[in-house]
This record gives sequence, structure tokens and C-alpha cells, in this order.
Amino acid sequence: MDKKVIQELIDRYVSVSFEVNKKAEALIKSQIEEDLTIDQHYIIGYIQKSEECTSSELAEAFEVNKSAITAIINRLADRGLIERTRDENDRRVVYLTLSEKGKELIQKTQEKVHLLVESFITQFDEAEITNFINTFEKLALILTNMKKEEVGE
Amino acid sequence: MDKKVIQELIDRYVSVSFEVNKKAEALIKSQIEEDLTIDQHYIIGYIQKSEECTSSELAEAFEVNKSAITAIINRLADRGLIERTRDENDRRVVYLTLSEKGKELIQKTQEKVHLLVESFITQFDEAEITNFINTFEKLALILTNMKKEEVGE
DNA sequence: GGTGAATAGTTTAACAGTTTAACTATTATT
DNA sequence: AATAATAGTTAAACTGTTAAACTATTCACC
Repeated sequence: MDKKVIQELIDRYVSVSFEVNKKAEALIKSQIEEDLTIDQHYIIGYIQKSEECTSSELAEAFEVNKSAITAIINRLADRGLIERTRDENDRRVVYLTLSEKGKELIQKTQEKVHLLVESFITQFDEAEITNFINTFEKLALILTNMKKEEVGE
Repeated sequence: MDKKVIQELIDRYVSVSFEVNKKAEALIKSQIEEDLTIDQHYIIGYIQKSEECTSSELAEAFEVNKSAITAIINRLADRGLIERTRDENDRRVVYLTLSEKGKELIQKTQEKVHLLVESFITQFDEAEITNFINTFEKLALILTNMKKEEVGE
């Protein structure tokens, strides 16, 4: 690729990804039920999808320290949205699950978020949005590998 | 579009955008100079690019309240990275500019971030990444319009 | 020209999220 | 049995955020 072209692509990428992130986050925030923060929403969503979720798994997925997760989980558990159960075989680990209240809450919120995403995805034609998401997924893979290299696995 | 296809695209989009955001943010964080946070980095970068930057403009761009901007600007001004100057014609407004120290810092950081973005952008062929960014920019436009509609402009 | 509304920015209090370091409890290694 | 490693928590310090009240200035318009 031409150096100039690359420079331009970089600038465009940096600026558009910033813009989309900010705007998308603001829109999601507007759809979230009750007094859930964005992070709480994502945490609950992750637990919902995950089989046997632990703090360590969350910390890795969200790229933060475990103590940051503890703080968030504490708040959600205090509100009765999340439950903790110890593993009987390895009593160090604590599994996180959603209470009924938590399940209901995330379901309602996910529906709204889905409608939101649908409303902009359907403004593209199928080929374009499919290509876009395909490349996006490739990018996710590349970033994962870059991180692994950095850590030196 | 088929309903099932749309559902699948939504799920893929939601999950891949979350993943890319987290990973990209972690990588950027690893490239940032000294003790700058991600938000501070973005704020300084925005001021650098902007002509006559004000707190209100930043608040709008970052989709937060003005008082959140005040807090960040205070910290950066305390560290001598940003300077405030009042508009002589309208003494309510305060222009934000980078000090020499601030300019040097952001330049060094931007270089690193550019190299980082370059390292993954160049793993795609030109057509694919160009299409990707084009669609991304369309998405930014759509989100901007959605917000305008919501606000009711 | 003076009064009330609008605008730009700040302050304060309260809270969420984050890191680092030290800690508890448990399990693995040797 | 002793030591190291792992899962998670706690505490202190900090950043970012909102909401509400505030200051200072400018605008609108009668």
C-alpha cells in the first residue's frame, strides 16, 4: 500500500472509531433499564451468555483487574441482580449467576438494544453490512493475537 | 432482509464491537505516555486538532456534561499540559490550548498510536479496509442522525 | 436603557470504576 | 510438611461522571 494512503486510512479509522464509540455508547445508555450503568449492563450481559462465569473470567474479558470486577459485582449483588455460589470442589472459585430479577432486567434491556442495533443495521444493504461485520471480526482476531504476542504466550 | 439473518447480524455486531473496543482500548492504554489516562489522551488529541476549542465543544463531542470536562481540564491544567484563555469579546467563553509540554506529549503519543493502528490496518488488503472504513463512516453518520432525531432537531 | 432569559463555565456532593498493594483462603507442587 | 500459586476480597487513592446550585456574562425585547 502507498504510504500516503495508509496515513489517510489510519487518520480516518482513529477518528471514526472514536466517534462511533461515543455515539453508540450514548445511545445504549439511553436504552438501559432503571439505574444500570453501561458497565453493569455489559457485565450482566456477559454473565447471562456465559456458562459458569467467574470474576477472573470477567476481569480478562473486560481487560481490568479483578478488584474492579469485585466492586461492580458487589453493587449488583447488593441490588439482588446477581448471586454468588462457591464451587464445592475448588472452594477458591465463586460462580456468578443472575437472579430472576437480574434475568428479567437484562432481557428487557437486551431487547431494546437489539431494536436499536437493528434500526441502524437495516439501513445498509445485506452485502455491505455482512462484509463490514466480517472485517470487524477479522480485526477482533488480529487484536487478540497482538495482545497474545505482547504478553508473550 | 430475512429476519433470521438480521438477528444473526445484530448478535455478531454487538459482540464484536464490544470485543474490539475493549482490546483496542487496552492496546492504546499500553502505548500512552507517562501517566495520561485514555480520556485525557483523547481530550488532548481533540484540542490539538480543533481550531478554537471550548469546554462546551468538548462536552458535546464526548457526550458528557460540561462539569465532567471541567474536572478533566483542571487536572491537565494543573500538570501544565493545557492553558485557558478568555475570549475578549465574549468573556463567558474560555479557549483551551495545549502548552508546549502538552504538544510534545500528544505528538509522541499519537506517533505510537499511529504505529499501532498501522500495524493492524496493513494486515488487510487495501480494498477490504477501505470498504470497511467507508461503511464505518456511514455508520457514524447514521448514529449522528439518530441522535438528532431523538433530540428532536 | 433596564429587566429577565439564555449561555459558558465552575463548584460541590455523591457515586461508579479503576489500579496497586496487601490480605485471606484454598489448592498445587515438590 | 513447606512453599508456591491461584481466586477472590479489602482498602486507599485516584479519575470520570451526573445533578444541582452557583457566578459571570451576554442576549432579547419591551
